[in-house]
Order: sequence, then structure tokens, then C-alpha cells
Amino acid sequence: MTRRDKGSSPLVPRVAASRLSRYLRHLEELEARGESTTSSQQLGGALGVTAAQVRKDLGYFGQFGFPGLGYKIPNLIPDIRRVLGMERTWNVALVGIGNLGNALLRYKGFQAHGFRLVALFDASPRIVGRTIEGMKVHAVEQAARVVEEKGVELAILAVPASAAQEVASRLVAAGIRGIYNFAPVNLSLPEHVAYVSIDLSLELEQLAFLVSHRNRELAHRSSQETAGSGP
Amino acid sequence: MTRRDKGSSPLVPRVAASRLSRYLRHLEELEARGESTTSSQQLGGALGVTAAQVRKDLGYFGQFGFPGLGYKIPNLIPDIRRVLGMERTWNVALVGIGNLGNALLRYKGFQAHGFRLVALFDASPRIVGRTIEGMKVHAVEQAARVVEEKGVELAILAVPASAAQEVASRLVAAGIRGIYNFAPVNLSLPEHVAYVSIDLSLELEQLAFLVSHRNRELAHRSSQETAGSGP
DNA sequence: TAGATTGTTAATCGATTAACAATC
DNA sequence: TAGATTGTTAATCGATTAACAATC
Repeated sequence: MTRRDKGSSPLVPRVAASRLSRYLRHLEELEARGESTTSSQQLGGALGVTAAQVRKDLGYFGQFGFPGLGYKIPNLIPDIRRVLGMERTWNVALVGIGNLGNALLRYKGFQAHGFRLVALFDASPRIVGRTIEGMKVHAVEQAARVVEEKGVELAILAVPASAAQEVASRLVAAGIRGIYNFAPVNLSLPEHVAYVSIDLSLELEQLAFLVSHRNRELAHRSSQETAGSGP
Repeated sequence: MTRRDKGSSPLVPRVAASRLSRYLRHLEELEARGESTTSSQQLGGALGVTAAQVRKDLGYFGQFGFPGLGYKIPNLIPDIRRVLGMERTWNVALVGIGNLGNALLRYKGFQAHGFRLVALFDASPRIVGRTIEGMKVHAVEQAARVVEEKGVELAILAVPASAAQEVASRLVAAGIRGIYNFAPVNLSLPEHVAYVSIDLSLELEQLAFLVSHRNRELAHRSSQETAGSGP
């Protein structure tokens, strides 16, 4: 229970970085529309956060704006990219070519955002050795060599829950620096390896929860009136 | 800026419900292993949250435990299921059969968790009318009819960002009650429609951010020693 | 009974919002 | 200059943790 990591986390709230990505998205859109400046007010308004929040979030990383004028979009975009580590391309491996893996493999969204898929891995001997989308599928045992050869930095983990921890450990041993996990398990990883997890079923369950709940609320409200004017 | 919704949100912290899903997962695993009781201590330990957090989260929804004894797994599982609205099956439509949609279509995870895919939609005339996995693909224009006929309650939205808002509005008009959105846009939906959003690229960007950051940290630390013993 | 563990209230912590001096 | 908007400090809000009486 000792709070040893006091110094490593408190500067930047975890959610601030995630909002930064959203700001970036929107700024790119504004730029595409030919806009050249914006303000915390405008940016926040578009994304449903307060102007203060926008300024605070940016403030964690530097001073990017001009009092009285706002933010210059052509400057702010690369500034945020730099902060997010997106001024460069990241080499990514996909591990697990099942249903989900196959989809992610063909998903164009990652490439569009500065990620390059450079290696494929799978456990099944029926798949290992095959070539998919121009890439050879390697056995996970080959991770160390392939990671080295291809300069893989991040791994997308789309293997069954039962295999996830073992595969993750192997990837860590192979020198991977971040894991994007789709398996519904809590991986235990060394501190120096970054970790983002998405549980697709869990999120859908959350939606079911919200729907059930919203019902109860509405049932409650309907004692007054039906379908009030939403904001 | 008027806080009108004071009464609608404060009782249950948004994250508590999401932890509930994780508790449920772990409890199911414990049950499969033949365990019959657990404690907030044990449950929290396994998932990386404090015992107090576990008790608090459950406390939002009722009293499920027995002082001195802990929780009875065969009771707690259905209790949480009920809270989450997972004591029943949900009928789901998949909208958008592109790369991602195709994957989600074949993804077995949802079925395993009480969701049933009952309808497919797409905008492309090349796909509409085809049968995939035993389901006919409908045009989005048919949403109202199909939603009614098949009893669709939730929709998985896997369409391009540019189409997302329009399709979402159509689904809402068709009577859908919740949207699980994979398009990287902020949908604006009426209050009575629940909404969960996942942005796959954004999350990967977060991973890149974490890796970049962790580097800076390590670089900092390495002025003292290389690769200290992590907790 | 003694030991264990809950449910819940109070204390702490962190993140969001408001406010405002600095400044373009 | 006057008006606008930043960066940042202080105030508020909400969520997490600690503590402990109730109770099995």
C-alpha cells in the first residue's frame, strides 16, 4: 500500500491525454475546412468540454496559445502531435489472427493515424508461415527475432483470454514497449511497458446497463410528463 | 450552464458500473474454478482495486454480502447480472459491414455475453440484399421496419465517420435504445438514447503517448541508475 | 464467543470549473 | 486603445480510501 510512485503520475491527469487526441482530431478537421485559428471556447464547444478544461489540458504540456487571439491551428496541430508522440510513425505487430485479429489487420484506421503494421504473429501452425496482406505470419516463439528485425515497438494483442498473459510476457521479453490488449484479462506487465486495454464485450455490457438504467429514470420522470425537451 | 440534470447522474459514479462488469467476469471465473465464496479483499486484489472500492461499488446497488463471511458467488453473480441488465438477452443490429463491421460480425465475444445479433445493415447497394452468416443485409432506410420486426434494441455502429451522425439519427428514429459507436465522431443523440463509444485509433494513440512518456521518465531516472527494481 | 468482513460514514485525494491578472 | 482570450491560481465538485460500528 505504499505510495511509491508519487512522482511518476500526478502531473498529467490520465484523461487529459485522451482529450488531447480528441482535440487533435477536431483541429485536423478544422484545418481541412480551411480554418486557421480557434479558441478554447470553440474547441471545447465542439467536443463537449468546457473552455477551461481545454486550456488546462493544453497547459499541462506548454503554452500554445496567444492571449486575445486564441490558437493558430497550423501551429497547434504539430504541437499536439509532438506531445502525443505522433510526430513520427510507430511500428506495430499484430498478435493473434483470429476473427478480431483479421479485422484489425484490414482495418485502415491505424495506418491513417501514423501506425504501420510491420509484423504478424499467431500460435496456430495452420496459419504460421502463411502470407497475409503481404506479411508473413510468424510463430510467437520468433517474437524476439522479428521484433528486432522489423523494429516493432507496439503490439496489438488479439489472442484468446487464456493465452494473453503468456503471449504478453513473451512480447515483453522480446523488447516490445507497449501493448494494446483486446483480450478480456488483466495483464500483469513490468512497469516500463505501457498498456492500453479494450474489452469490447464489457463496453457493450455497459451500454446494456445504461439502457436499463435510463429506463428506470424515464419511468420515474414520466410521472410528470412524457418526453421532455432535451438540451 | 444551469445544472439541470442534478438528479440523473450523481447516485452511481460512471466508472462504478464498468467495474461491476469486471467483477462479474472474475466471479464467473472463480465459479468455474469451483469457488463458492469470496471477499471484497480477494475480489479487489485480483482486479487491482481496493477492498473498499469493491464494497462501495456493490453498495450503490444493494446489500449482497454477509458480514464476517463475504459474498456467496452463486448469489452474487446473478445479482450483478441483474444490476447490469444482463439477466436477459439483448437483440443487436450491426450497422456497417466494412472491414471493422465484418470483424465484429464474426466476433464470438458478444454472443457469449448475452447479446444476439439479429440484423445487419449497410449503405452500399453492392452489399444490401446479400446474406451473411445467415442474415440478410438491409438498407439503412429499412431500419424502422427491421428494428420493429426483429425487436432490435441496440445498434453497433461501424460506419465511416462521415456517415455516422446521419445513420445514428435514422436508428434513433427507428426506435433503437442504445448505440455502440465505433466511428471517430461525437454523435449528438437525444437524451433517452444510451451511448457508448470506442475509438480504436485514439486508444492506440494513447498507447503511443504512454510509451513516449514512459521513456522520458526512464531517461530521467537513469541519471541515478539503470533499470531499477520495479514493484 | 472470538474473528472476520460487511455496509456506510467521514476524510482524503484528484480532477473540473470559475475567476482573473497578464497580454495580444 | 478597447476587446478578446490566454495561462494559471483558487474554489468546487466528485470519486476513492480509510475507519469503524454492526453482525454473521
